[in-house]
Amino acid sequence: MTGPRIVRMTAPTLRDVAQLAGVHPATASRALNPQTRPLVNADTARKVLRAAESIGYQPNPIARSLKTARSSTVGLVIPDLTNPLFPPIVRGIEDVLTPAGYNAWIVNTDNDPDREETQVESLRSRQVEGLIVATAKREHPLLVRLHRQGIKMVLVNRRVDGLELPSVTADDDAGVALAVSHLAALGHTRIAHLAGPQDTSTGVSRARAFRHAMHDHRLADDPALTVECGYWSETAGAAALRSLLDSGASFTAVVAGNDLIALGCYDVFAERGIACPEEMSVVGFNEMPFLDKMRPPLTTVAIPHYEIGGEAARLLLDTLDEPERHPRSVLLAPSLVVRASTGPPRSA
Amino acid sequence: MTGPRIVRMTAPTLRDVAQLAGVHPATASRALNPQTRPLVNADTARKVLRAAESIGYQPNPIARSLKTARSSTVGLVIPDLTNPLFPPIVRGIEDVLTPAGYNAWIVNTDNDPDREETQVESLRSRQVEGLIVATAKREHPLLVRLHRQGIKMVLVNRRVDGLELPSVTADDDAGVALAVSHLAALGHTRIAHLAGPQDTSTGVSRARAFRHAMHDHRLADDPALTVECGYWSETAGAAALRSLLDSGASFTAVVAGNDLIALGCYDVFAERGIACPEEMSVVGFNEMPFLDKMRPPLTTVAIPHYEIGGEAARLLLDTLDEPERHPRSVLLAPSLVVRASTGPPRSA
DNA sequence: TTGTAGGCGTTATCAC
DNA sequence: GTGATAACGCCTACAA
Repeated sequence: MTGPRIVRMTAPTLRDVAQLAGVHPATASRALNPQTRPLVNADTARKVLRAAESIGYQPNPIARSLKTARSSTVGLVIPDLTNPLFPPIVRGIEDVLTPAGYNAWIVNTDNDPDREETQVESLRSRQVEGLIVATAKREHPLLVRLHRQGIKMVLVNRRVDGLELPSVTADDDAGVALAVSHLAALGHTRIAHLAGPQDTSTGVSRARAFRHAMHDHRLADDPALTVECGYWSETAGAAALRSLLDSGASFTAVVAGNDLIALGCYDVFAERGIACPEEMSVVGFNEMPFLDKMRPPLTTVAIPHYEIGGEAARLLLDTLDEPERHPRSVLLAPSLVVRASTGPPRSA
Repeated sequence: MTGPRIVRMTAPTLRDVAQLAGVHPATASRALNPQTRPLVNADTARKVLRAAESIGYQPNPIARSLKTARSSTVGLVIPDLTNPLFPPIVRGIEDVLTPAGYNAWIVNTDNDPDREETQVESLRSRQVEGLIVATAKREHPLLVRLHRQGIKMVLVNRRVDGLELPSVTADDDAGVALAVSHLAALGHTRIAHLAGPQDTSTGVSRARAFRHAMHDHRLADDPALTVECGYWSETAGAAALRSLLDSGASFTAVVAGNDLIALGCYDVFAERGIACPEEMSVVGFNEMPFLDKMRPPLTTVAIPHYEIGGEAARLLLDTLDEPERHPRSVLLAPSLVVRASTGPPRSA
């Protein structure tokens, strides 16, 4: 027979635990925290833990944050969650942070510096212990300032000129080399590059890698065959390809700065009745989801998104643990996924 | 000539503002809070605001939360961010919450009830003021319990049996009717349905809508032509279609529970050399990104994801403002996007 | 209209 | 090893 159950509306606090265990709240606090548990008598600790268990005590992270000025939380600054590149990175980050007892706050910036500043401010006011930043531009005053202020940061996919920050990126050199080798092996000699925005390190490094790769294959690196896209987007990719075609330049293959830019090419192919890969081959970069079901399935350079996220989280945790450690950067190896958007040039 | 700048390392607090303005912290607090500002002399208020501005004072949300047991934060419970359905919904939510002064905490559950419970617990301990839940199953003990405990919630895309909660969903009836009408108009009479999981309200309502629509078109609603997929995924869709084909049933078109299930059909078409749409038409549901570039471009029922998110956020804000208000639910109108995965049956 | 005082739940620093 | 006390930054009765 069960007696009347008193149900309290507010969550149990440390005092409740202490009272139930017959100890002072300070002792209960020490017993509950693995760090300080050695300071307290083993029996007492057991008693406290049992009491906590019995009433379902959960420490209040807000009170803890207020006291410790820490939060077990890190901020994730990304341009736009709807870009399919980011969700797997986010998952990789979370899957490393969670077991380590950390949580991630995700914010979107829409590539708007003002919005970025507000969002970062809001993260800071929530006492995030560090930032994982995917929005870095080569010139990035905000990040420079944050770094000066001692904010712990890790960059993903991008880097900032002159800023020694830990970063995790794909090996762009190797990736672009794979793409160019593949096209060269198919017999292409006139290859164009639709470069990503040159205010991002990734845009620059892939463009540089493209020049080097062309040179390595003893192919003409015609400046007229490289066009910069204003954004990492389909529309920007389409616009860039249109301008290249309109310029009258002759080429039989395109190395796109990323998959979205490559997909923008598909739109232009449809507009102008260009057959891919018969008349024009395209290689993307990133291996975003569902490329295998595209028309045609897109050949692309695959990078390990999930691992990029995981590595970034690990680097940040390292930085939090050992603030003085010299910044490491991680380069992850890409691989080429050959599909049907590339083939031999028509007049090979 | 600029004098020496004193840089304080810790963020300015209310005391700093008060001191600078020459008032008591309580007065500063009242002046800073629009709610209580009328209580304080207009001149004093101005002085305080100016002081706050000058030292870049930002209230500490953690201290505020501890005091008020509120957080201006809502939790977003989704199964998996890498499902392309969710990012636009998340954006819609954020774009409504942000102007209202709220932030969103996103958590993934991976459809794992244990993980869901932990994540929700962590949200609650952070004093989130409400939850937007995209993981609802028809039977969902956790949500029932949270509702009993008075947690404010809004459901997106899904509903829970017997639980009167505000929800935002696409009008599944209308959507499926559009799909079936389209196929019927093309001349299809034997139409199959690859239903979503029947433990989700969406899976059930689309399956029911399918039966109704077939009936409305005086087409045979053969139970053998409906197969349930275990998950809303490509692999589950592929498996379901394989089993249907292997059963020897005859049909010329498929209404898929969602786009992923439809894309799973593409895999089977490739495996078995089935031409789409010549031998088999397929309609998806959701209009996820990049369907226009698929092979073949997928005909689908478009639902306004971004608006779904926005509506959900509005419903939650309403609930927070007026807790006693009767739960409303919002049904958003879908539209049909006809592409190349549907055509007349071969032997029409 | 403004100031005073107390406390939200936790932890760090003292004593004992 | 444990208890007392104060403080993190803010808000809000209550008093003046």
